[in-house]
Amino acid sequence: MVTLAEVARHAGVSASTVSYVLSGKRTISAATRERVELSIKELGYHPNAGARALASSRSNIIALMVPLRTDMYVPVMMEIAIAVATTARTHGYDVLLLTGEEGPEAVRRIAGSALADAMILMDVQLDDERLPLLRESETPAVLIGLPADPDGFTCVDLDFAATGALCVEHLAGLGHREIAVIGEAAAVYERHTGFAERTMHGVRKRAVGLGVRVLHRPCEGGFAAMAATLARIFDERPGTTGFVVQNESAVEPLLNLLRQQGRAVPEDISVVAVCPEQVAVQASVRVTSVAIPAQEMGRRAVEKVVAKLDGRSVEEAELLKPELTVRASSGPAPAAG
Amino acid sequence: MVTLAEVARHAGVSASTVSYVLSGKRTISAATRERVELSIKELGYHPNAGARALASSRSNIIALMVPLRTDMYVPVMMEIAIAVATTARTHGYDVLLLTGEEGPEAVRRIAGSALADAMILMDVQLDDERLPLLRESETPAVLIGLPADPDGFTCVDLDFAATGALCVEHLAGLGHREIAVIGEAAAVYERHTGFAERTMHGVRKRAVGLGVRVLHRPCEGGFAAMAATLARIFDERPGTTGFVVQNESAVEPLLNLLRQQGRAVPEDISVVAVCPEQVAVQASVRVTSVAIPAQEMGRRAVEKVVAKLDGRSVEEAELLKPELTVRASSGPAPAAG
DNA sequence: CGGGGCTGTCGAAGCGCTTCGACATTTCCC
DNA sequence: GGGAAATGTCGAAGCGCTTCGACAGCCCCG
Repeated sequence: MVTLAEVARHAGVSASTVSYVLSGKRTISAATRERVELSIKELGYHPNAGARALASSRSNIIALMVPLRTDMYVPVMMEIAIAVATTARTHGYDVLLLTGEEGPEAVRRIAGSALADAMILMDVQLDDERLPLLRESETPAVLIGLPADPDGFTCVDLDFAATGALCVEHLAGLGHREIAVIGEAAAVYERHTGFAERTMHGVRKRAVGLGVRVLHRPCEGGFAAMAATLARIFDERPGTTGFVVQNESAVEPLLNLLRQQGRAVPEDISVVAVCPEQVAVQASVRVTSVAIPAQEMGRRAVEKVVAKLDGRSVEEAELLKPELTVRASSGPAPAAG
Repeated sequence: MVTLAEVARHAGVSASTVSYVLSGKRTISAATRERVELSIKELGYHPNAGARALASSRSNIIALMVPLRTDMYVPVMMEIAIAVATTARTHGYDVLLLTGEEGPEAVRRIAGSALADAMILMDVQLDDERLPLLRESETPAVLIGLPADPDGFTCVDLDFAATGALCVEHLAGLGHREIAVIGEAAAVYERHTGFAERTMHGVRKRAVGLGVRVLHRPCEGGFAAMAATLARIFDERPGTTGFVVQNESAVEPLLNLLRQQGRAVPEDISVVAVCPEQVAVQASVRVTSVAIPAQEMGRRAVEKVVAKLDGRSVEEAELLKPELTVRASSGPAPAAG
């Protein structure tokens, strides 16, 4: 393994000079810099990460805690994770992947061991167990998701309340008066996942304002679960003409079932989904949807965390504005009767 | 930040004693050990990762290189990544997430900086660019996937050749004589991804043995792409009664389209998929499938890498045996005519 | 032309840990 | 009961880097 000392000897300078060339924290003459850089290249030198972390108390690592659960939004999570890793690299950071497995203790372990300079938490619950630990640690952090009490935390998320409202508005504008919301799996609500609840708040509030009736049903993904849920919905509210789907693995089953039941989309039934673009576009009917900007969320989270590490100040919460794209699955409500 | 020295002082022993309590590399009397452990607990001590890495030249980090591409198997990748992270923790390792973004250079960077003790590469191509770099570095590595020349590398993968053969056998056994294989996106074949090609080898070889005709068509995911592909298949081979699908985002569209065309599954057409269990079970018809054991692959990869780091010897390649689960999408071929 | 301020470089200290050899002490066995 | 072999603990060196203060040489200006 090549060390800084060897580079220094090879270039005929002192170790500290090499270090300053690398970090740029002091001015170095062009001639010296070039000589050192050449030596670095020739010897194939890479700074030892451990030594660097020890000396500078900076590991250049950002920890990313992903949820262990797979009952939800897996592709979205993956997309965020990839965006985080990629963006982090452009700022000179690597990403440590932590799963929920370890529990909230992971926060303490990472902060205590100085393994990472900062953390990004995904899938933040409204009353997330990790947050108290995060509060007492000094490690900078950014949450993807919005907890019940975001005070003092920096958060990035899609504005799900606005998203819910937007979906209702769209359907109401088309004349729909009875709307069903097909939500995430029941477990997601039970553990008070912020985005699911906030979406419903947005839906309900706007529905009241617009005089629309709303029925909300959680739904596991998949065809069978969707079939059962759908039957119950039409049983309870036969006049339902609009659907909002917030569960990407329910989108295609829903379209499929409606077709099988002889209900035409969008002539008889309109469907709006909250899901990644890809899902909306690849479905059997191109679905009107509010996109989940996974990449954007990952990118913004990293940028905020890097800003904090650079000592720049950072706004507390950033809620990305939802955008609804009209496609082929929504249209005017059928004439009553 | 609590240091080892403070723990030592608190417990009334020397620093080295605390270190030995932590590592267990020398015998420590029960009394002393308890005293030290108590101090550790009381002070909330966590060893500094950088210092430890520097002194021991072990970072206790495993680097995981995931593909950047999203044209393929994303949920499978996620599942593997999570399994890797979770399994790694049980062995005392953390996982560093690297994306393909950085290119093969990442291998050199990680090896050179001693950031990680070992690497796991996912999505290995037949002639993967990273492999030459890996060969010349001393960093232990495990590949998930099988390159063209696996000599000297430790690999874990599903036995895709056997998988292809198994699918053909199943269909042939049911009397199907004309089979179409719906593959991954064309780009996947163009870059010579091992698993895709090996599946086709297995399919073709067994098909010859069993006197079955095979037509292979790559297919992007999604409904529209599948519709086009399907039309071309029936155009070219109207007698096709069996389908093998190796693209999880084509499974549901295929079932859907067949239904729309009035072809009953499994009465007229049998479908066998190579996909995660969840996809097979959640589809509109429960699909006969060979599962992709993502978790198992991630777990085995970590176990191999840890074995190497422990100096234990490790077999070069482990190919997991495919298992075909019969569900509702495959049945006897319709009588000829 | 001499003092003050830059610039560019160096040496040394130290980050927190592991690990090696040394040294007491205890235990064992003949 | 005495020497050899364990057993348990300590001190010190050093891992490879960053960073601080020092300092030599330079230029500039009065």
